[in-house]
Amino acid sequence: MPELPEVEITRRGIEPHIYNQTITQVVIRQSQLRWRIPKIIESELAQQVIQSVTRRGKYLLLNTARGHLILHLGMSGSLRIAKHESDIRKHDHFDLVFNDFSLRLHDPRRFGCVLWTKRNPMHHKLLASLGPEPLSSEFTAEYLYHSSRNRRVAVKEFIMNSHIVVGVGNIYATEALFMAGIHPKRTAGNVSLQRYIRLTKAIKIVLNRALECGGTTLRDFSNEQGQPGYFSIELQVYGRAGQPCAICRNPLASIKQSQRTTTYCKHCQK
DNA sequence: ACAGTAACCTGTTTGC
DNA sequence: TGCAAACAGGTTACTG
Repeated sequence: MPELPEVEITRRGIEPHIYNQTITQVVIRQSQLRWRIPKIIESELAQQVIQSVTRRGKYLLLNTARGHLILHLGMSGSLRIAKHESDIRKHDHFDLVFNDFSLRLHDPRRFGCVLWTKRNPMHHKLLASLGPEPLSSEFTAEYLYHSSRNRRVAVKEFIMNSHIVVGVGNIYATEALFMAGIHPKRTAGNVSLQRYIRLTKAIKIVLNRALECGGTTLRDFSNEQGQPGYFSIELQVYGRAGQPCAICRNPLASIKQSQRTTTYCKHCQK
């Protein structure tokens, strides 16, 4: 999926188009995503004005006076601003129709979701227990250090856990561990504060740089105009198994951790 | 509370 | 060339 940078790029892209705009219609073409899209939004959202577009982790929130639409892009989702006359492509599952365009959700794998709550969305079951935002001041080495004591999972799985910290997916976890020189299989509970200082810095640097590049596009991701992000050309290890390490030139190794590929340098990451 | 695994989907790439 | 298996940006639900 879209990890945090891609979701934030999407948020920034759609906000100026839909802010203060009135939804004229809701179109559900395929309701069966990760969870069924609630049909009630067809009536609830009609004539509602978008008051703000916010983000929590990888969730996008479209806020109206009547309630909050919670969107997640899953592994393959993207949102775009589509002209009314533009063709509906396969996997265009959902539209919010405005006067001059539609906000259109495209998601081939359907791991994304579109949910609705009338209450404070931060209290929604899926959002209530999320960890801190990685680019916020709450996300510190001390926080990671303390919350990892007695945890036996590998440090890579630990930082990919959204209840620990949101927004860090497979690409950026892989890249940040390389930047920090930390072996991805090291037990989270045995990582020193010094190492977590390096890791928190690396996570912030990698995410901020990806944001500057418009995100990472491997195949599916595109911004609200349908354009890719360019951080992929700066990836140091992700997708580069067998290629020489940028630092020591030894070939990069590849392993599986919780069914996810991890690429790393045996020499530079300890 | 924690750890490990299966599950939800389709499309593309890889291997025989 | 054809077919099957493996793999892909995520995260919840379930089991022990």
